[in-house]
Amino acid sequence: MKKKQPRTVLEIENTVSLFKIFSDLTRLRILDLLVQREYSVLEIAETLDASQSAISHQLKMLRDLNVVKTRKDGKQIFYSLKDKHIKELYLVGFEHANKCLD
Amino acid sequence: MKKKQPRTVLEIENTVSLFKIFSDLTRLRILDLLVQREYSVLEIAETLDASQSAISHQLKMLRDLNVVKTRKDGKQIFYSLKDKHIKELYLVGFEHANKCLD
DNA sequence: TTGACATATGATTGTTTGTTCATATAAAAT
DNA sequence: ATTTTATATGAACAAACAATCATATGTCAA
Repeated sequence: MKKKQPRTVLEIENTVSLFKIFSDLTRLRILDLLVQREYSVLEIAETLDASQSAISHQLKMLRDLNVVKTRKDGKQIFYSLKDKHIKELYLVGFEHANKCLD
Repeated sequence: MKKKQPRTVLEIENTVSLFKIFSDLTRLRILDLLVQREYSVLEIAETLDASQSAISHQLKMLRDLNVVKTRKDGKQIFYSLKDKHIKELYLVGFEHANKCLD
């Protein structure tokens, strides 16, 4: 059976929230790293040549949005993707943006 | 053969641009309509209970971004999706946002 | 227990972005 | 020709957002 057609405003709002996660370069570069493996905050900051604070703020947002999870190891905190939905959508978007370039 | 791994910043920037299209409720509601059929500006404005100006501004943006195309019929201008990439990504995002709700 | 290191966070600031308001353009109708 | 209808657009304003700066918290090492 096919899915029902009429999409509600609430469902569209959910969708907006999801897409918003991907709509900032710093966040997407972070996710691009986390797609491969877990990273500590400083590793991310150094790799992206960004400040520790900026990365930490974005990671907090991603954490609040339930996108990443953390693992503590001594002084360091390692971030990784919480599930594969984010990875899948990112990769689909990436393909569309680059393979299907206008 | 599998795709190459190292994604460039430029490619990620492209991806951000694409996701940004979907990161506003008004725009996504417009796209949600256009996924079904073509609409005139006033039809969209009335359906979404938004001002003609607001819709027109968003449509201009979508047009500049090469997402929608127009057809003129007398006084009216009908908007529709330019290709199915946008539709596909929207639907994938919608599924992820709502089926896979945290 | 002091100092160094890793991360978090509140406040401020600058930019981006979406809406409104006013007006312009253009086509149809009267 | 003038009015009405449909759409577009520039300017101004407000809200959202991301980076920075300063500082706080917490952990390990000496």
